[in-house]
Amino acid sequence: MTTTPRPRYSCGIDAAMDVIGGKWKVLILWALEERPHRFGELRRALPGVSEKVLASHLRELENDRIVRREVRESVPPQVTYSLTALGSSLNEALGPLGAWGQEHVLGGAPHHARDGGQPTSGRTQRGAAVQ
Amino acid sequence: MTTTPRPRYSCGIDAAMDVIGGKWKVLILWALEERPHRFGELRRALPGVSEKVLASHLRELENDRIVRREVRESVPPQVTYSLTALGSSLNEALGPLGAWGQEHVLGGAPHHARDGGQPTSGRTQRGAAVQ
DNA sequence: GTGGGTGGTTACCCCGAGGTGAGTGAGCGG
DNA sequence: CCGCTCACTCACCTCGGGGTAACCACCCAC
Repeated sequence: MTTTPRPRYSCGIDAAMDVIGGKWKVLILWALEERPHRFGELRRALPGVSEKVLASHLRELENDRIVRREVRESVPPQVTYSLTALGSSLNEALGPLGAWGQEHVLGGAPHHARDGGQPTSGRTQRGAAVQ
Repeated sequence: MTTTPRPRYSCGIDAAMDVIGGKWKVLILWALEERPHRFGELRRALPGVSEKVLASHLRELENDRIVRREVRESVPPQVTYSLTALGSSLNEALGPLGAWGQEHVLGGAPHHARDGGQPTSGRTQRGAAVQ
């Protein structure tokens, strides 16, 4: 996706799905919605993600102008990721979908439209983790 | 997904993504939003989809109570697929995401919030179709 | 009898997303 | 000196989603 020219989409959802299509992308968006995170923080915030995939997802999101990458050239290099305005708008657009999933799949009670249920710590990964 | 017990989701979006995660699911939803379709109609409406995948996606959506499957026991059996109320609500929840993709990825002018741009006939498939 | 359309199922294969583990290079605590 | 942290990159492997094609039973038109 990073280097591939975008295929012709049939609709906006297709296009959006390409942006958030990665396994961890929405989780990344959520974490960054809370506050900016450093790489290692993100890794710890998303138990089960591998560094390779986290890095590549972040690169893709950066290319898509969803996240901002700031490097501080200190001696242990500090890299901070944060949401751009575009990223925030994407997160907002995801709100109804999250609420839908929360309500109709999880059967939970949605408090706001925005939160689909905060990322539960200690999540069981789909097929990932230790395996 | 059909038989697998749902994994523990970390949020509603994850759950929703599992429902619409198939390559053609949103396109199916769109086609059915217009009007109910028969199997062969759907196949023709989604150029590039294989029968196997179309059938499995429909089964999954049926299991998720997104689509309704009605069989008429006539001599060439007629099977009609239509959206349930749950399916319509999912489609609505997808509206903002479609609008976002339309606006920010495709750079198009969104006419309504709902339509992210109707499925353009003669679409170039991602890697599918004749290839 | 042959071909096409109805709505599928089954077996087989391929590719890419994603997981694993190792390497990197400088600093710093023990 | 050892090893941990930071933020990655690279090579390798696995697994499953999706594509291809054959097959099914039944009927109609040619």
